[in-house]
Amino acid sequence: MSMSSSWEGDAFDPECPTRVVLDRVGDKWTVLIIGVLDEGPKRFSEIRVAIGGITPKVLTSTLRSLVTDGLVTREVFGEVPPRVEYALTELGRSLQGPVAALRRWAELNVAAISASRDRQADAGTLRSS
Amino acid sequence: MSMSSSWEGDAFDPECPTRVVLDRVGDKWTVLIIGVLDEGPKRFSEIRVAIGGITPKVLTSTLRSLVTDGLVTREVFGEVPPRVEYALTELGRSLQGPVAALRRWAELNVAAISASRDRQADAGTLRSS
DNA sequence: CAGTATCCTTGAGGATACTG
DNA sequence: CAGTATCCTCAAGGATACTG
Repeated sequence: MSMSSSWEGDAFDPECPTRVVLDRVGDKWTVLIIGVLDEGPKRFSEIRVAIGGITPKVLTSTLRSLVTDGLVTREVFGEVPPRVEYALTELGRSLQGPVAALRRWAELNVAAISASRDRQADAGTLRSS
Repeated sequence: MSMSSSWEGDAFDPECPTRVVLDRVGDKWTVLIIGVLDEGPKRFSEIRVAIGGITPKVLTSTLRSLVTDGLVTREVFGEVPPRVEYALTELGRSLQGPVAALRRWAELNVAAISASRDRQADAGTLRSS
């Protein structure tokens, strides 16, 4: 079907699958994995150490989802020891911009947010005096 | 401390609070709420209907988090019936760009992703023949 | 190396009903 | 109108150990 790529979703429609896409993209690890793969194809372990704090089980399942969604490819090389490489598809690369912006924003504003949280915590504490 | 706003996080450091920020931003409703509030201050119910599919309890808690993080303000007007308005702070507005890009990406690519998922499902089915 | 296999906890989020 | 109050579930994700 040549028309399939022209359809657009509406994130504000509860029935629209765009919500699901947003959920996947916004999950705990996707942003990081996409970021790592932007450097080029990477092996399972490379991704693992680059990210840090992710267990193999979770990395596997997240990677699987990304492959299912067509954002990442998985290529197995028939070697010993085994070698598997993950790489961004074109669709995955197109997500790179938005996701990098988000990551960047988080890095730039983490201090302001932490400060705000601390302030709120203080306010809560002070209410008792 | 005048230096506090110049500190930058590193999303790839497991110890960095940037991870937490990313989690909050990437949660199921934040992207939508920020989007609605971009149009200007909104009342609780306005946000509710604009988004659709969110229960009052969840909206309340998400809004609270956004206020705590300094992304949104909550203003109560001493009226009857009660009136409460939520609005983006400057920090919240600065998140608008990245978040809109992400929402836009999701809307544009939801079709491609759905197609990829269906294809994978087919492949799984066909394996048994 | 690249995963699997288990077990388990936690809390996000939903359903529903009620209130100042 | 703008929330609270309860109850509930379900699955994401973590800890740990094992394998082709």
